[in-house]
Amino acid sequence: MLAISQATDPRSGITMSYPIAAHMASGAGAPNGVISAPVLTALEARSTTIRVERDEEIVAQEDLAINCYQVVSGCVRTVRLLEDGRRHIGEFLFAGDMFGWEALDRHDFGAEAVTPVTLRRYARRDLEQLADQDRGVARRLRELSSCRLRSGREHMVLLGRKTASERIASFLLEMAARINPDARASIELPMSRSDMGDYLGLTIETVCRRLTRLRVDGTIAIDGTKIAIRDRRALGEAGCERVMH
Amino acid sequence: MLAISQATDPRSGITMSYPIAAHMASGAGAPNGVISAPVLTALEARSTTIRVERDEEIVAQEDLAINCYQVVSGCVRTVRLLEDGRRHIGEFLFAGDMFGWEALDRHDFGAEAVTPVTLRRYARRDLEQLADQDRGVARRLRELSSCRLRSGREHMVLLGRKTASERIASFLLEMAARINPDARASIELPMSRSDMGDYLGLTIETVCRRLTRLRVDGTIAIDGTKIAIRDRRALGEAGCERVMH
DNA sequence: CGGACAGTTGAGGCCTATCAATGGTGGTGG
DNA sequence: CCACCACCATTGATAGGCCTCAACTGTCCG
Repeated sequence: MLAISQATDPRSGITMSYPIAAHMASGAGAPNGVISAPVLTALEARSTTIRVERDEEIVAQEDLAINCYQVVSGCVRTVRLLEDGRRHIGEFLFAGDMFGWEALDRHDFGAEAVTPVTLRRYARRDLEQLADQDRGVARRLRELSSCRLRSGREHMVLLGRKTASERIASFLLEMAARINPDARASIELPMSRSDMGDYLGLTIETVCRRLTRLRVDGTIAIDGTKIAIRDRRALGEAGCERVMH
Repeated sequence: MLAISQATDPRSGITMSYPIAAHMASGAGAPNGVISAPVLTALEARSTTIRVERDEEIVAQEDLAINCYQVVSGCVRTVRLLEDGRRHIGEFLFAGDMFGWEALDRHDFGAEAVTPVTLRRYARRDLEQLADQDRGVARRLRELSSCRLRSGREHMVLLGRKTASERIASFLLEMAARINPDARASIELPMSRSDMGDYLGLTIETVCRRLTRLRVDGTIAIDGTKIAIRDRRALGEAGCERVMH
């Protein structure tokens, strides 16, 4: 197993693992990756770190898919706009998440910074080449695909069959799990109500109303952008969460 | 490029390509695959052809993901059931489509036969092994993942932001493109109204009403399970379809 | 201080779900 | 052969959930 290189972000001071290296060497059910360090190092050498301000575009919908990205810090949303202005948000991405590598010739969704964001940019062909050279990387990419497909399907069930209350509850649990797996702590939601609505297939007003409902019920506590889960059990039931065997 | 082996289904008499071979050797933007014929042949040798009757289960939700499948003929639906009986259909799969290979340890959706179905069953580990041995196969799998992710996202926009009319219109165009790309011909929809509803996040009644609306408007013609698209332009506009550049 | 903007809350309307009834079709058994 | 049943599709009536429009608050910032 490759040792994960560490680095410290000069801005945030947060210590983090090197992007691709971290992804390729770790992973939940990752098969023991036989990844050659030199190859990874070469990829990292050809990558660029970029900074994107809040609400700025990272890739435009329909852009030629030359590059892919990994979030180093901050939060990113993937966005699809319909002709008449309706908006849908595909995913929220956080530190460690990658996007754009799974595109065909063009990016089907745009990507924008929800907060100020630091990104690492790679040429997709470099990543492809790496996958060709190293079966461990190829496996990890397959596994990443599977994860994205799975969470995408989960979200489809939410959009297709869940009520507003259930969507909000599921969303809060999802964010809690991703932002701060520590059950006790309150989470800082980086996105606006509008973003939440466009992710959940709801309007801002409905998002607000359901949140206040949960608040008055004592299930959550709201303080500006911070939300604390007071009754995780109630939230789980409200969200129709499945128990995995 | 590997020549695609041909075979004739003893039941339907339809000539078709060998499953995996076809997938691995073809594909829209497929990089010129360097796939060794012997490896593919070995995989095919270890596969099984099975027959499943209408409405029978192929894989159960939460099943251990030992096998994956390719549809040889017929139509398959992937299904997720919520505790209270609400149902969501993830995808409809037709001849040539594969499913189950992208699972993690368990299948997150079940799979059922919409029509009587012929399937080819492969051990996932065999396919994984093939991908490890042959970078062309690995590439093709990545490409397949990308396609599934893309169509999944498209469907999320439908579920999150489109009206009932738009969903029906999009659905008809999608099915027309998959079942019979020939614009003129009428298409035979293999699935029930209930299936359509659970795929589109609607009820049977709404599906019916929107279909009859399209019929009286002269946009489509309905004859039992057969539907003919009379005005493709109107359907495209009704469905909010994007024009790809 | 005023404007812009996100968030919240209220009032009312529309779209879709729900409940219900009918028609059509295929399968079954008398 | 036909009565009967089960099931799917369709259509109607009604209800309810979410959207739309609108007003108000609080905060940030020039």
